[in-house]
Amino acid sequence: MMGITGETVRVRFAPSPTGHLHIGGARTALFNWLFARHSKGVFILRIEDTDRTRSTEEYIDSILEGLGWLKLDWAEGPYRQTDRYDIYRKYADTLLKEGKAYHCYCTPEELEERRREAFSQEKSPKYDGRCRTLKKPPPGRKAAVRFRMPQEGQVCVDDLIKGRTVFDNALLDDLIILRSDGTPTYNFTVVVDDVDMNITHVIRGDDHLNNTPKQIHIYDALGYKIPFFAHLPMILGPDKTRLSKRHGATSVLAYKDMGYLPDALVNYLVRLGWSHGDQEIFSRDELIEYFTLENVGKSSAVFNPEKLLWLNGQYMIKSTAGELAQLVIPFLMREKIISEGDIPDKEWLSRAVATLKERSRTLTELAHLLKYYITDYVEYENKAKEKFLNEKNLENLIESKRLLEGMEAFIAPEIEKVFKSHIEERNIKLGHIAQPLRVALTGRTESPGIFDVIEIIGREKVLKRLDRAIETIRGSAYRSEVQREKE
RNA sequence: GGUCCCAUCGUCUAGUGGCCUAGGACAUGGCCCUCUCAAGGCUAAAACACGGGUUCGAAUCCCGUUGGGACCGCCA
Repeated sequence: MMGITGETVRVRFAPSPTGHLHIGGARTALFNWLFARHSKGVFILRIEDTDRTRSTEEYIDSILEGLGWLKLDWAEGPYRQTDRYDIYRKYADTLLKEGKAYHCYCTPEELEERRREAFSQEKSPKYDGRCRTLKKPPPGRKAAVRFRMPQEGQVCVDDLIKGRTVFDNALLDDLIILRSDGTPTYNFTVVVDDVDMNITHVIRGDDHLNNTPKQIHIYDALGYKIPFFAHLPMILGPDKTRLSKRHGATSVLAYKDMGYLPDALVNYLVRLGWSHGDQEIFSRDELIEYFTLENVGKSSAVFNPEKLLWLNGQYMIKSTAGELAQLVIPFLMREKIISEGDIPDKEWLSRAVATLKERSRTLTELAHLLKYYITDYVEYENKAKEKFLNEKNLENLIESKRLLEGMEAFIAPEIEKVFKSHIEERNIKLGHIAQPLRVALTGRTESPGIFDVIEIIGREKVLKRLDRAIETIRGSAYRSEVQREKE
């Protein structure tokens, strides 16, 4: 399919590697990716690493890894702006030659001083243009190159999301396009690259909306057609300021480590600012099919970890036990529940996971629950032990053990049959038997259905755990006996 | 200080002048299911920031007010 102009849609995600891929960046990437996929266009990755002091290789790797984890693949790139200095210089030279840019000899210190001055007088900190008309360079200074902004008239930004916004040219700054060391700056490189890479739609955060009029003038000066712009609203923290590290985990890979599923994160992120009627859960294909910029909202959205957790739980339920069993292994190792040389049987693990996946909202939670199926030594939760592993339930547990010992097939339906007829005979409720048993086997008062638990833990371990529970009761009974005698 | 953006339940949102007594989802409370916990089902409470217009009719269009946010770098 073609874009509105009839050409193939080309969009880009252009992160600067000065940090990990964060939630906001990931959503920008996602919307670009979705837009490209929806319109059968091309998604390009470009690394904006012109800030040499803050950009690192580690961050580039981390961003790539984050995008890979979210399965946002790119058709071109990653391009690197630091590989493209020649191109920017060439364009800058042209502008200089045509008088559309000029040398500026003010030092960063001087500019900083003037800016502070302007702020303290509550005036606009705009560059005063003193080098605009300079006849000859002052001696002993290195020049930066500034873009000559038009000083009168207006520019319109026709934004696909925000609509039309009009800016007065008089308020626009003569921005620096080449630093005094000859390296290019952001507002210049974006335009040159977007032109050079034939970007048709610039989809980015609305923190760039104010940059757009300046960039439009650079397009004009370069003699190029301006692309479509779509400025996405910001993602906010609970205090309604732009989401940042102080709001907690913002790195995409941190969510991976916390046991979130990439599809769930993607689904959550897309619903921040975009909707399709009342639908909450979307497959990738549905997203691609339904996604349009018209349905992107104008207002910023507060990031809500609770809803993400819920969504992740939904994706856990939707995943197959086999998939989850595979995914949970690294978490089991990290939590020291298993070791590298002792990975549980895949089929067994899948059965165990099947009983737990609707009880865990993340892979981390799943790993923790899996612990009582795997471990050799169950830890009793204090309250659970007090309430159920006591003399009152001693006979009860001995009875359960007897029942289980006599069992031929150690599978849930058989176990259930035996226990059900047992409680019928005695005219007691299942809970009466199940709860002490549950604590004896898992150490806690909540778990999947008791018959499944018994089957999965398996005959040998079940009987051992029952023995230990019985011993525990007897032991503490003995202890309290001794205690009484002492008194 | 200047410029710009934004405004529906606590949060994400539906809503494109009459289908709105404002719908869905998360979170919260209650009930059902039930061996516990989940999951699931039902249910309750919860919002059109305010003020003016326009119109037969406004959450929806216009203006203003208020509130919030972003940007104003030889950062991106």
